[in-house]
Amino acid sequence: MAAPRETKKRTTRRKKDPNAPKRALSAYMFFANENRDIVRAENPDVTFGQVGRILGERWKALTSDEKTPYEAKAEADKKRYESEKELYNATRSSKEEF
DNA sequence: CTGATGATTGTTCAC
DNA sequence: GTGAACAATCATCAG
Repeated sequence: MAAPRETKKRTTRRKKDPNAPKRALSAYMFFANENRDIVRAENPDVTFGQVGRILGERWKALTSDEKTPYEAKAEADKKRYESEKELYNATRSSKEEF
């Protein structure tokens, strides 16, 4: 046990880095992007209490194959973050902030 | 090298 | 504007 999935205290995290190279999105983020309108379309009655929950269930309901398209995006998104990281490395290494 | 950590990402819903 | 479940992430740092 090292990183207990504590589903709490999140959002608006504080930034400790100069240009904070915000990570990258997550497969779930991409998946949710597609599910948000799909799941909700099939469950127009359910609200976050249900949809949000069902969403996660469906997410896993899929298989690595179904997640593949989402993971693929997550992977690409990571590269996006890479760009930040790069500048982040430059700025943070720089004494002067330009 | 390895392990542990933290920070972040996006959705929906409501007040 | 925020938080909260839902999930992934995964880069970074440190000794």
